[in-house]
Amino acid sequence: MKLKKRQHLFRQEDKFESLYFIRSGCVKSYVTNPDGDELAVSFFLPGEMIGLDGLYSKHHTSSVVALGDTYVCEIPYAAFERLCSEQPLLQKHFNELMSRQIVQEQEMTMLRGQKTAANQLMAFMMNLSERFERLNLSAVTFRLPMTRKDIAGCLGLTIETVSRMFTAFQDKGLMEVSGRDITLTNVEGATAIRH
Amino acid sequence: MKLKKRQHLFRQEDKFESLYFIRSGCVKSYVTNPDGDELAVSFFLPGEMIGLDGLYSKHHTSSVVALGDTYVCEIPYAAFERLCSEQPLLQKHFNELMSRQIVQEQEMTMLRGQKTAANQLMAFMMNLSERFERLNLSAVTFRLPMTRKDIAGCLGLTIETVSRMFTAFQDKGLMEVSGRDITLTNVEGATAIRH
DNA sequence: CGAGTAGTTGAGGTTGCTCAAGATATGTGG
DNA sequence: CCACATATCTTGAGCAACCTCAACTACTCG
Repeated sequence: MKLKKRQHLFRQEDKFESLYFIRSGCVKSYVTNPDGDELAVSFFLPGEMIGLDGLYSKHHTSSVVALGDTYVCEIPYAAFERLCSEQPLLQKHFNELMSRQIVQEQEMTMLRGQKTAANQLMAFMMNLSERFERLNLSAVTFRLPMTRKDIAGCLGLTIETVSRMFTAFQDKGLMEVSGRDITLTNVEGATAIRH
Repeated sequence: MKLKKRQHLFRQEDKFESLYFIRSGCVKSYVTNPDGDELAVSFFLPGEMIGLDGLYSKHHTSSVVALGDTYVCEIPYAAFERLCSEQPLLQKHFNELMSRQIVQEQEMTMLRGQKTAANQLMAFMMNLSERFERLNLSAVTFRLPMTRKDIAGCLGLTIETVSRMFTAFQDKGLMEVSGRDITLTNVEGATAIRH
């Protein structure tokens, strides 16, 4: 199943029918309040599962949209549930995957709990770096899948502040920043900034 | 199993062995960074499950402490897992409970994503009110189980700001505040503040 | 009743937001 | 492949919200 850039996988309030597993690319999930502004953005990379929020209330509580061309694997939930009941090991893995999701949400909460904008953004970058490493990609050189606006939304900052922090990091020699291309040049220094 | 005020249920890095279900009282979970300051606080009321974060990594990623005298039900995970594999319906409920946990985390993230301190605190209070209502308690008159410090930690604010916002809400006639005793006197007005 | 914890209030400083303008990147139709 | 339109990003100046530090008051619990 292929998603083009800006294409939605599902929207808030859609009926829950399937889970999705990202194979390549990147998506963001976001929640809008009645006024229509985006709150609470988060990102999903390959190997991560989406749609777990719908299990409880039978409809999705967030919208998910592709940030670039993305391949996802659809897993119809009814069938999956049946399969799980026959395969205890599969069920066990699924439980762990849900738990991982909870831990990951907690980690994002920790990012946002940092004191200054610099701390938040640095923690965000380190988190991304670790997730790229887990995918056997470079942890020091990568291209951001998301816009400054998305990052700002995720951290509760403004685009301008995010932009300024990136320039500040570059001036301090912590990373090379050219648009969305990032190279971490001083990981120790960066880790020190993180908190 | 009874917990006294300030008693820990488990601490970050403890080995994961059981899930816990709150029967009465209230606990908070918190994560500390290497420097020892609390980041990312959240609260659990009766009917809510704790410890789901440990499933994935086999050890807890947060600490949990009682805010007042609290009764919890311990559920040894190994036995529970066996029981689930025999009882598909129990398994189904468990999946939904985990999903609910994910949704609840998302809701907390939305609180923190609000623009101003007043918005955040009001959203926090409305969230609490809804959770009390679900427990068949009054949604308009209740006693806060947590200190101002805990609230501040949860929202990423300072104690002083939380205190000032409470006085502001009282001055605007939105609620009566006397220490931890709260009465919502103008729910419409409050909802308008929320975003 | 007294010690410690929790909460309130005030004054002043800093961070990050708002508004605005310009620069760069991305995408589209000819 | 280029030219134009649009989206994204950067930088600056001024301002508001929130934090810090400090003093004081009100609970709570032994």
